[in-house]
Amino acid sequence: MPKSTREKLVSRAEYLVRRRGYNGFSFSDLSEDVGIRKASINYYFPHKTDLLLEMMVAYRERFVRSLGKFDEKHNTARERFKAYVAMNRQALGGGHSMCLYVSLGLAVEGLSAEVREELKVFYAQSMDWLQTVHDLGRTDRTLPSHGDPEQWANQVISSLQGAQVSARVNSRLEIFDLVSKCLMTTAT
Amino acid sequence: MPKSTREKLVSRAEYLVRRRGYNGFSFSDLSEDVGIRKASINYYFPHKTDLLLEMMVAYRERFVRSLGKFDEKHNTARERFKAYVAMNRQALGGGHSMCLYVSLGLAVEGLSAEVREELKVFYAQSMDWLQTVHDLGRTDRTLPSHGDPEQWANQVISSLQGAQVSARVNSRLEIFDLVSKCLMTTAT
DNA sequence: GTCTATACAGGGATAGAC
DNA sequence: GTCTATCCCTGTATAGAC
Repeated sequence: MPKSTREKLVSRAEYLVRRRGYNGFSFSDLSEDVGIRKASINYYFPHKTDLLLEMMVAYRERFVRSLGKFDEKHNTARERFKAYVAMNRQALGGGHSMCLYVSLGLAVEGLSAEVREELKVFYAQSMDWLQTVHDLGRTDRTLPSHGDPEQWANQVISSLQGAQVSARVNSRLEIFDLVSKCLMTTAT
Repeated sequence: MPKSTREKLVSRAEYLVRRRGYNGFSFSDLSEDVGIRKASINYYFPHKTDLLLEMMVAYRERFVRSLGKFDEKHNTARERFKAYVAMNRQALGGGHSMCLYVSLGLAVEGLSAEVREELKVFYAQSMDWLQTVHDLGRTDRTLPSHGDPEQWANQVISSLQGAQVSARVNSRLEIFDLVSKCLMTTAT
């Protein structure tokens, strides 16, 4: 399926943000990547923020859709959780990029209220899903027993986010694996 | 002790970077803060990178000095670790800022090789100290027993870094506390 | 839809006076 | 050391032709 120019813009921009941050990319960079004049981008996205917001929503929807697929494919809490970790690891892109929402988490100051709201929505949806995994884990006993679901979910998200940063800073992907392995074997 | 202009520049710049990221602040902002014309900044720091590097080194040295003090003040591994967590929490600055090296870690792409090297040094020194705490904890049994020191240290750093991002994104400092509490009670 | 041309602001950096 | 003045570049955004 051939991508429309709009889709190309969103997907390339996403890549750039995940690599260099929101302030670290420009319409110039993007225009080179997509093969269109930079002024033409404004036809689709009058303001840079418009592009950001559309990109965030698309990313989140894709993300949530994946979570749904994990539930379909895997029956145990352990397998579902492993799939979640694997997705996070994939977001690392071999050490060159990171999860969009981690990247934006830094720049949070100086982003519009709308964008900040989107960030919270993403976080909340991840939390929700993780808590259902936690519940299942309590039943099927495929994950180490944990106390508070909310606490566990926060711990998971924070660890994986931080592990992405650590791995990238040190150019050592193993760090991510080391940290995520802890989450599978640890009881709270 | 009255701060020199140079010191003021470094400390205000540090604050701005921790709040908005490296690309998110300019000499203009800084000049307003310090009360000096922006061109005058170039007298001290010909290039923006010079300022960044000096700020990083100063931050790291201060950081390491604090670790030394923790060792002097506290005898148990638990107390030392608690002091470390408290320092990280303080870096959050009530939710408006974050640890300098977390902020820069997110923007790592697009920073100079020199700066990236500094980031690794900081990480390495934190790792070293945490591993000595781990060793002590194995002896004095004031921390839950853990397996590999390196794994534990990585887990600690990643969790605390990620917790800073999570707390800030959601404007909820409790998230940091929730996550850090896990680290005190968890056995790997 | 995509282009060229252009406006306008801001950022980093330099020159030279005081 | 700090200032004013200025340069050049980049970034966002608009206008209007094709």
